[in-house]
Amino acid sequence: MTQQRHVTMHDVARRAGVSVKTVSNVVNDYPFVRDSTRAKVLAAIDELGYSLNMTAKNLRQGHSNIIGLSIPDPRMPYFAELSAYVMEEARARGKHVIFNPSGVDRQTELDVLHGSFSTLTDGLIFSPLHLNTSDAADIHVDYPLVIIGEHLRLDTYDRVLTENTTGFRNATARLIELGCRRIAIIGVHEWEQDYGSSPYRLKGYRQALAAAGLPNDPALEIPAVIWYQPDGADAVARMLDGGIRPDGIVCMNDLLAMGAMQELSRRGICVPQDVKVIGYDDSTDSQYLSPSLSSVDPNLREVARMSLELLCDRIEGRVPEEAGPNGYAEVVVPSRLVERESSAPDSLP
Amino acid sequence: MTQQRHVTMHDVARRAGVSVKTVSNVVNDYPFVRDSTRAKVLAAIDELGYSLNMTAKNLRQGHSNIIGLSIPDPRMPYFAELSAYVMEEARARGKHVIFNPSGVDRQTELDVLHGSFSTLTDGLIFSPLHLNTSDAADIHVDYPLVIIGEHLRLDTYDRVLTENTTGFRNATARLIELGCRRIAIIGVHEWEQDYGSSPYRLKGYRQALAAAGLPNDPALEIPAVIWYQPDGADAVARMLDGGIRPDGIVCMNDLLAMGAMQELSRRGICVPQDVKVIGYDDSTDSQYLSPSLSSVDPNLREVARMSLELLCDRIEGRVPEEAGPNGYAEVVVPSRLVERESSAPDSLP
DNA sequence: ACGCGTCTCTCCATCGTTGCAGCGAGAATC
DNA sequence: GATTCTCGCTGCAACGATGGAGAGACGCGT
Repeated sequence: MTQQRHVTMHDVARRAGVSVKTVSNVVNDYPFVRDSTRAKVLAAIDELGYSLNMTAKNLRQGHSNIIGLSIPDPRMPYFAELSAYVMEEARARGKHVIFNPSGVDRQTELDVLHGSFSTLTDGLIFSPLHLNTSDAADIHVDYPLVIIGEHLRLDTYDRVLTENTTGFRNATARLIELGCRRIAIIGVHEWEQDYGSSPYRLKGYRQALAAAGLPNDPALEIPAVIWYQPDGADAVARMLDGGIRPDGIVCMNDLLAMGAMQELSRRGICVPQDVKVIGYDDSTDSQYLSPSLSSVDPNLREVARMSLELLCDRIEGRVPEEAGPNGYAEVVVPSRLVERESSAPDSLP
Repeated sequence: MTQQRHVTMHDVARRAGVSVKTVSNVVNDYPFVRDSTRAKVLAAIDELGYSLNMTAKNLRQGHSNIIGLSIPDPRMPYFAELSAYVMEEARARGKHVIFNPSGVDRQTELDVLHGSFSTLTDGLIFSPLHLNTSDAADIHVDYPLVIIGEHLRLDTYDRVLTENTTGFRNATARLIELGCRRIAIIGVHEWEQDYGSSPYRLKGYRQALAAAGLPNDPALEIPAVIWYQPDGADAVARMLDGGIRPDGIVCMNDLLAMGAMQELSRRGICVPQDVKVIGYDDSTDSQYLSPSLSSVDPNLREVARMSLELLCDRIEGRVPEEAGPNGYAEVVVPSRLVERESSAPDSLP
């Protein structure tokens, strides 16, 4: 394996008998290049197998057309879908995406924000999990940044939020409408007060209960620290073992709901006859579970689109039209309840 | 929004009263810097909020510590998991990962390989879907490249394969052992002969039938062009509508299996009593389906680890120890059948 | 013939960093 | 006391590209 030195514009220029700048002009489609010259240059490029060194170009131009995307875990369907949409949208705008999973811990998230990683990109779309509003003092960022989610409610950056409270109010209200009277909620984070999506979803749940005049029973608010399938199964097990027997369950995400439904099924409890279940995320899986899972669709495609739009505005030096009086945007993307078998109405007896 | 010029080493140097090179030395932990000098520099860095410009560093050093990862679709659990592992492994080696979804079409995959994207990275881990061995002539790449999967069987690059044939032979053999006699396989690509994972999996299936002396019925080999859930549901529908009634089904991936099981359930066919089902990928979902899905675990963690190991060897100019006589490695990662409810043995009558 | 504008191309500086050569000062060696 | 060695630091060139200034050629109107 010989040490292969890279072909540069200089080599192409010499081969084609023109200046380096002319090669650059051809590569960048500068219009005032004679056709014959262009042809010579293109031929030389082809013969030498030249390709443009992006690193050099980025350094010279001061930007890279790369945007950073930092999410906790690409294995969670929510984030997998979000990143797929972000990449699609970025491609449409001619930008690359560089990924940085941050899910490990708080320090990793701070590193993503403040490390020299950011000098590689034009801006960052950031969906934090461990950092929260109380960390505001530690967060100083001098590049375009769009924050997704409720963890960091800083009004000095643009943010895109999903309709957590409304989404859960609607889901809970629908269960009530279907006749449920003891509705549990799984995924509560007791230590979070005004950040993270958990309290906002809990708030929607409580609002719906209150609106229907139902009592608010703390025993039905089931904690789950993280939101993977086993945590949902655990939560249901704890709940049932504690003698609590709800007739409806809203889960903070679909993975919790999957785990919950499995545990219910293991105990011979039928969904939706004995308990109706609604999840959150409307992940692709939800329609292929058995029973298929009703879920709140947060509209991630729109979340991705908005995030990119805000970010590109900042990168190009514009103030987004969505910006409020403080100069920063807070966009809330509407969600929508998708009803499937897990919350099907009882058939008439 | 004022135009914010970036703080450079030059600024730090002036502030600290040292040369630019000394700042560089401090930043790069060069040992021969007096403690007092180091302290001055660090203080200046802190005060000015300096951070190292990676683009410049990469240009100067000729490498970036970024590896490219190109997969068809991050929404498929297989690729979501693979990329999660690749990123984990990369982080452990101090490298960043830049993502490039290629799933759209053949041309996009060629662009990934030959576009100037590659000048941003030190090497590429590539899992093609549309390109295949017959495209060999169009593929000339002069940077470190590791190919995952069976589509591109080029012996001029390092490759990591999963144990497709063996995996499917074992899965099928297990169904036979459990008493199945008419076993369907879903996901056949009729146009693929010696590339893509489909024919290799089909081969394993046929081997198992042959070994058991069972006939090979082409009607049981059900095509599915792409491998998402609806395609699995479709395949089952077509099969049953065609009057074919198997007692076992092996699916080329878990998504197909999910769709298949849903369609079976819709038609009142019980898994595993009436039909036993086995998938491929052992995605996290599979254990939370109802019934939980037996699946072949391709060991993606090991696929990711090997890919990175091979790639890093090439980047650092070593020949991998796995390399064969032709100088390139072809590593096959063993898979393992994970049995769950969907292929549970019949209980005694 | 002359000035002027347009087209085509070249040259030089520059982006922010690091490799390399080298220079004093002091310590260690003979 | 002369020589080597190590330490701590500096300055310059270079990585590969692009922006901008401007030079020469050509065509056009007068």
